[in-house]
Amino acid sequence: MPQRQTSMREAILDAAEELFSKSGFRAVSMREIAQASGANLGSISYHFGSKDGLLRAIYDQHSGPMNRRRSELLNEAQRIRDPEDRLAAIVRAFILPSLSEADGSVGGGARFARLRAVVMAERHEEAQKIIAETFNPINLAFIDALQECLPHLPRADIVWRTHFLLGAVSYTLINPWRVARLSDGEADGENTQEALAQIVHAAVAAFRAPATDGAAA
Amino acid sequence: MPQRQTSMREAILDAAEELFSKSGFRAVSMREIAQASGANLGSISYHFGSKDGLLRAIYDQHSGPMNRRRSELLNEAQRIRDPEDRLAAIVRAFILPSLSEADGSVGGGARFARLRAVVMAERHEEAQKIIAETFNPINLAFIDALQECLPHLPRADIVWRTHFLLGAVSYTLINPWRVARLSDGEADGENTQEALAQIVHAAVAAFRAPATDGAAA
DNA sequence: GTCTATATACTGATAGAC
DNA sequence: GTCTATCAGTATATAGAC
Repeated sequence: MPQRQTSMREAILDAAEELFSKSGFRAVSMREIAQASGANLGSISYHFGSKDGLLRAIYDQHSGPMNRRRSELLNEAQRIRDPEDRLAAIVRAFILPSLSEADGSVGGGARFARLRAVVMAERHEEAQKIIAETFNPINLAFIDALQECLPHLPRADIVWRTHFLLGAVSYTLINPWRVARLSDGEADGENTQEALAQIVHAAVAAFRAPATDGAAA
Repeated sequence: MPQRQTSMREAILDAAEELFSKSGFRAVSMREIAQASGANLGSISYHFGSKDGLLRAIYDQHSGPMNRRRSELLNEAQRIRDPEDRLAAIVRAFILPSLSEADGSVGGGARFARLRAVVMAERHEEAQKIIAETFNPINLAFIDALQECLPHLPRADIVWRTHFLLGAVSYTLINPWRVARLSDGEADGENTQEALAQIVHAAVAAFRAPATDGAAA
């Protein structure tokens, strides 16, 4: 449930996140953000200094809670004894906060995840730095947890499959309509529950595959 | 081996593709393209009419040969009798032209695939239309071929897993350095052979998984 | 903190000489 | 087909009134 905006600053943050997640960073002008939030153009500079500063503020607002959430879910998952069940729980914990529509923050985790995916693809330097700093540590924690479930696998294979998992999530957030288009509407890319079930199932199967033999390709 | 440019028009196409694939569509100005290609700013408008026209010309140049290549590889793969081997060959045929560094055209298929991935993420309307028109038919042919290997799977599951496969390829093309970063250099995202082996292996395992049960998520 | 007005730079596109 | 010059539009950022 989105909470009421108490200040102009929050209204700007909310509008900017909405617009950036839809169209990317470069394509959205500060004028559009001003109009959507009801703020004045000058106010944005006053509160955030620059457009980059606004982007940084959006990350600051979300990355703490989101990574805390992922840590909690990872800890819960790691308590599961059975390695098969644990693997699925870890995968689920890894991506749930990115797909969940409501995670306590305004607009839900999916919007921020979509923003990250879109902005990452733009190769905006500032954004790449922020993302790497913020998400690498927690990603490495997940890789360690996966390695514990799959001790026979080379770490490189686990990294590759984790990378593919991130790619699948990112692609689904950026192009949800593609699933519907390729399936004639039978599958629905906008349906978070369906996406989560499909992606966890596919990823677990991929992780369970034996080590990749380079010559086999 | 890149072939020599015989005309200014080709030089512009080549420079534009290089820049778009690196930084996306919106971030690259026509002036940058002019400078990189040695052409005059006015010449770009003369040859391609507009910036959108230039993007369209890049697609026109590549999509024909690339889809022909994918059709050939798909046909070859479909001749394999054993369903297990055939599945791997189809997956390989699906993504090889996008990852291959040299496919006969200037700069290789990987550069054009990276361009598609980056531009797609920008949600440029013109580009989305072109991509859907050009790649949906061949993608549906691959899905049909996969369904033949996996007759027990609901088509929706095959579409979802194909979607994830496209996401993994796209993500790897956009962020190859992420693999090296997460693995401390042990895995190399820029190594096409390694990426191909890893992604085919993981995708085949995902396709072979039983049907996804919605309740299991 | 919020507003107007504006400085400065860059964008895609075009007209017209050569 | 290539050039220069330029138009009209938009961008971010800022200075200063209130």
